[in-house]
Amino acid sequence: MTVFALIDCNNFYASCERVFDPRLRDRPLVVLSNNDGCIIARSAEAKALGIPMGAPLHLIRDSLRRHKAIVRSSNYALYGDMSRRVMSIIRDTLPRMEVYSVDEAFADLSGVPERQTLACQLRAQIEQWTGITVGIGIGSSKAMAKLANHIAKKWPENEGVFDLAILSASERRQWYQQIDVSEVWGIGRRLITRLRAQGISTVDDLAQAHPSTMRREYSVLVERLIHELNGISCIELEEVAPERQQIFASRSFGHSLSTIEPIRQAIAHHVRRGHEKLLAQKMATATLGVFIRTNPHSQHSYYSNQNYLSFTEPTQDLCLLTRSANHLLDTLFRRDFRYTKAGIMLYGLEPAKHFQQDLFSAKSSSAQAALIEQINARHGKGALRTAREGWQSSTWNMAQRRKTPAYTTDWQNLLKVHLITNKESF
DNA sequence: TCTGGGGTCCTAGGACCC
DNA sequence: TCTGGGGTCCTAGGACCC
Repeated sequence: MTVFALIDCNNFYASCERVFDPRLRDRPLVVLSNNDGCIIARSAEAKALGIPMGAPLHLIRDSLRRHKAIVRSSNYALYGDMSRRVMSIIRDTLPRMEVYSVDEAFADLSGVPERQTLACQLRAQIEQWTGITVGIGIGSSKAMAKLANHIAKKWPENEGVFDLAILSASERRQWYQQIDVSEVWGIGRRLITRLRAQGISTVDDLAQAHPSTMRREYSVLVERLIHELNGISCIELEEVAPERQQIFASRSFGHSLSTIEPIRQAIAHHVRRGHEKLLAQKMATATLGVFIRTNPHSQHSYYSNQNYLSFTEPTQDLCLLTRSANHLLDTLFRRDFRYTKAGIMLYGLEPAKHFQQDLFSAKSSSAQAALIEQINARHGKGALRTAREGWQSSTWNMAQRRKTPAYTTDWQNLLKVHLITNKESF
């Protein structure tokens, strides 16, 4: 029988902030999205105050102040590095694993003896070595492991580890009856509404529904979930991450822009970020897309548009991409709007080796790409960039007023420990 | 004043072919 | 008077995830 574990970091971003600043312990703490826009992570104390996920900062600022909550900008360099540490500890214990997201991993526990004990040890080790607390759920399918993880966290007596696969079908149903169907992996806002209308409100209601009927009424996804909840695994472990099919790079601006020049810079910047990801994955792109939009929440009239361009053959040429993006932007830009966001997309990705040309040929886009990659690897991201992008950090840059240092990935930001001598008073 | 960013998969419908 | 059926491929949009 297949057995899966889901290992999931608790309040991941908030926990990362805490590791390096013990003063934040036991206090309500929230982490903001890019541009300091809305809440994307909360400590347990912040959750207890009823601060909702995704809440816009400007709507709950008063409430945060009243409760003396700590507010932090997001620091992805820090979270990414902490994530790699956690994942490597998991991999040492459970080599058949899949990094599912920055704070979650699935692992194959099939045939592992004493899996409950092993899970408890792993959990303790992660906490001791990184300061991050995880929950571990075990089940006969990925969806079941997800639910077990929910139980592990929600019912404290389980001490962060729960095994649904070990239970009899009737014991499992007792748990399922207590849990809202919205906790099922893959059941989102829209489906909830429809399921509720049909009288399906608990996990058990869904698990007991007729699979092929539900497939007809909803989709193959719902059918698959029903099987998964009943212990029939339909979603495999992906130990090797599949090749990306598309690459995005976009940002909201620090404030709205009405002229095209700063937007050109932003687009050039996003093209370079997309290009970096493209090179890192050793891919070339067949299609470039550009989009711009105004603020959808504003009273002002809304404008959003996008345009695409396909190349005769897949390319890695940063200059070609930048030029093309510039032309696309010209087709999109309209005067008299206040733009708040722009971005680029790369589609039709293909492995670069399939059409790699002579590395030293003047016409070769891969030679240029390799050079850019080398220089930026040595001198830091963006050391070599297109002039279009500009050198000054400019008006389109995002706001990040409350960012912690990159403690673990930048020598300049290493944590300083101050020794207090007898002469100094407390 | 102020609302993130980056992905995947599925489905429906149109274009096109024989 | 009367105008098929079945298949593939592509794309846009919806829904979901973290």
